[in-house]
Amino acid sequence: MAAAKSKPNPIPSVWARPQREPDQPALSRDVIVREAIAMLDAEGIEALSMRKLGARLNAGATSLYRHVATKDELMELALDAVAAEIHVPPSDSPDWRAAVTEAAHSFRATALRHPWLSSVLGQAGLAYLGPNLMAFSERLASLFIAVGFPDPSGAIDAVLSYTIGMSTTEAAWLSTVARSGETEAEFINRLLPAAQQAAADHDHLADSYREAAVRTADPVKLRDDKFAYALEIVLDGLALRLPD
Amino acid sequence: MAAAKSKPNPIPSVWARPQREPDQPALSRDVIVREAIAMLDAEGIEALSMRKLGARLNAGATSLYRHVATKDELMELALDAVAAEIHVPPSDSPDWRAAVTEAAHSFRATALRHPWLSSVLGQAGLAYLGPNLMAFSERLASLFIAVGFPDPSGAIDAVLSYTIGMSTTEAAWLSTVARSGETEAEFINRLLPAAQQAAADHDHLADSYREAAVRTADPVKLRDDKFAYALEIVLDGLALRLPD
DNA sequence: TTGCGATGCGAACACTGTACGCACAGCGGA
DNA sequence: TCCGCTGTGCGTACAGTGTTCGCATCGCAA
Repeated sequence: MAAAKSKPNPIPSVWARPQREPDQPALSRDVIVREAIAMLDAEGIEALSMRKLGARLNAGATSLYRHVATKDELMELALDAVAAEIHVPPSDSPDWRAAVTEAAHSFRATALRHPWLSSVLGQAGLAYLGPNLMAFSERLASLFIAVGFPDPSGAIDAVLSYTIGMSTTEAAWLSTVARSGETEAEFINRLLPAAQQAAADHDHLADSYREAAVRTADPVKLRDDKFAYALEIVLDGLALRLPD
Repeated sequence: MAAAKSKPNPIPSVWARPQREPDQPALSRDVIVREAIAMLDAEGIEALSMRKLGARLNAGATSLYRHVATKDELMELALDAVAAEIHVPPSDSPDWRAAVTEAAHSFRATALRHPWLSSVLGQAGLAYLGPNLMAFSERLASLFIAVGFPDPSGAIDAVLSYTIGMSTTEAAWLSTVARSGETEAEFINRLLPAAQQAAADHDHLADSYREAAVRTADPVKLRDDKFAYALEIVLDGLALRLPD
């Protein structure tokens, strides 16, 4: 007889009243954002609805609106919360290439851990900066300034845009793979025949697909290597801009 | 008495029957996609609904499903249709830097002309390639191969990812500006005070905002220059990989 | 003329984000 | 002890969404 948590209770009796058992540590902006992120990670961006999120918190959907103005705002909060996971080495790092490389890899890792992030970035962009995104930008800026680039913002544009572009493309790919319910290798093998046929009269594309067909063994490492390799290209371009 | 286009007509009389005036060249996948793109360009991605699109075509919402399996598929078709606008110079271009630069600028211009594109890219990615996207990839590949890069796919990754990252970020920014109903300069000036206050204890960010406050005169040119500058960095990195 | 496959569409379903207003908890002051 | 106030939860409702289903109607082939 312990239950009867939140059923509608038309009987005006004090004894039947729900008594509001504090099963959750109450509702707050923080737990809402945290649980939203958990849901986004687990089920993807289109699976998140205010009602489902409320249910997960043992609350009604509209209760969330006491702590969050709108769903878009919630997404911005989630974006900023996740931005805290990106690690940027301190500006006095001895090896600037290693430092920038680590920052880029950390960004990518975060984007792949939360593939919905690329969708949010595509819509909201980096216009409204939350505290964590600001801190990220600041650390990145101080790193590039400390290195001594003559035009730090241009340098940041190059490496950050490359990182964003590569990461969001990968994240979108991983999302489609996840929606299929297969492993990445399975998904590739199922898609390759169609892709090869579609690329029949595109010589170079057909070549690259043929090549890809061979290396389906470890797609994760392949993506890692691709990212690292092209990042080196960008860093080489940066190095040329460095004085002396 | 010419009107009475598509009102419900309960009278079972031959003379009152609508007669199906062919005001539109009928419904077809092509006109649906074309009109969807027009709507996306004019009112943004969240303003497009199947019902509104149907209404624009003097058709019911559900009629569209005879030509398009789902809204997601429609978005993929729109993405591919728009990809046809990207211009990639022929592979026998004398100046490879100029050729790649033109391709990148054309990509960016297309992305900025259709800002919803960045949202679609963030969700669908480049996984399922339509014919136009395939042709784009093929032309890009043949260009890089003709130049003689030892690892063309790595080179493509570098410049294309940079271009995608920069363009989608800009497009997202332009979308937020458009939603505000203001010009870009107005929007910046309205936002700057808040941004500067929020960046109070981030020295380098505060600096860059102070700098930005001065140059609100021609934001378009400023973005153009930023894109071109960081692209040069990437191209410099590429040039190092070129034999002899 | 008959039949058939393709096309349009109204109604309906299961959802969505969110506004509104009521119910109640805790609390500071009378 | 009672009052009112403020902050929180939530049931209901509204306008809208993507999509399915089955029926009506069309042009065309037999």
